[in-house]
Amino acid sequence: MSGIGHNSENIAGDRLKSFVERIERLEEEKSHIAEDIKEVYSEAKGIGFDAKIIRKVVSRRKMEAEKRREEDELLELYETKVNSLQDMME
Amino acid sequence: MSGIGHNSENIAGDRLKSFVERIERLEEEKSHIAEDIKEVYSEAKGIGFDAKIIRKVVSRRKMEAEKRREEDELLELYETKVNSLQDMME
Amino acid sequence: MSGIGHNSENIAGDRLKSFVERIERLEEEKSHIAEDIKEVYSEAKGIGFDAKIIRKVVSRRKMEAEKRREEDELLELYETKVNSLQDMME
Amino acid sequence: MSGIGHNSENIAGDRLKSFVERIERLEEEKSHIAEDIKEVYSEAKGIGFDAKIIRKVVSRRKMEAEKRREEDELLELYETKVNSLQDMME
DNA sequence: GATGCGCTTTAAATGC
DNA sequence: GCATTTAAAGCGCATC
Repeated sequence: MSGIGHNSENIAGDRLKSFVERIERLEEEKSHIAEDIKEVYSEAKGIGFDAKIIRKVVSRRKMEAEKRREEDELLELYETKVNSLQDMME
Repeated sequence: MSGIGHNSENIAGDRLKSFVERIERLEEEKSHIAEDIKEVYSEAKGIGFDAKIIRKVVSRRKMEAEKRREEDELLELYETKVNSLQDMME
Repeated sequence: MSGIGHNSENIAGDRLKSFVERIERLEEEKSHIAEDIKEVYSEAKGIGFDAKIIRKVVSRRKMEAEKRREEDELLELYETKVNSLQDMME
Repeated sequence: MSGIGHNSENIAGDRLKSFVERIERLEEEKSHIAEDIKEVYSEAKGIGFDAKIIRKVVSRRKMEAEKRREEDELLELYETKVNSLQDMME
């Protein structure tokens, strides 16, 4: 079960295990939050809201935020190009 | 623009907004954890581990855990049956 | 190798094979189109366009189209609700 | 609104638009084929096949095809080596 | 119980 | 060649 070299041989295994466990802990937290979200939808449903509508509102707001971010990136990209052109003309 | 009934008319809207914001906060937490997980994979990769392998180990352990849970449920089911039989014989 | 019942036993297999082949043909077409898209990006790049910008423009237009569709669905959903309320009051 | 330089200033824009539209057309075709594939799966499901199984068969065949291709490439590589050796000995 | 939809995860492409 | 970003596949849930 143990012998010369045993410890060093398992260092990789130990580190692997450590990574796996850290990931598992985080995955668990993630699952827990996902459940919390479900509960919020359930609660809303319980007082008469249509989950579908809430879902749409949430996704709509998300899309708007993404679009804004996307536009900023595009603008930045254009500016980079313009600067490159200016550099070329100097 | 405002008048009798205005506040009451918006109660639904306020509650909707409240739900939406709670969900958004939770979604944000979830995203954050997802990023943390990615970082762990990156860190592992950084010291020479193949992310793909870690992924396999994690999913394998998850499957084993689920299998065990299912078997426990099955066992529990059997025990319930046995108890029912015992009750019938009393 | 053959005998009574052989043909009927393989009917399911034949149909499965048929489905698989149809899917494979379609997948092939899909891959081909994907390659065509790549070529367009390459061509654009070849005459000095930044593929990244084109990509952004394409995705931006797509998002706008989706947003419009999404809003229509939301509106429709609201209308459904209003109709339900009206039905309740009749 | 228009004047000297106007047309030339927009040539880049026109070409960009042209590329974007070509890509969008191709993307649309691709989406259409993806839908066709889904329909085949639905049809198969409709006569009692499990889509999951078909999916497995398709991916298995794909992997086999790739494997064969890789082996061919390897063989080709060997042949190249052999030819090189022969050339060296002449 | 079947069907469609959304989300998650995995695979691939591109640029640095 | 690696790391980011983007597309596709697969899965699970909610609905009807």
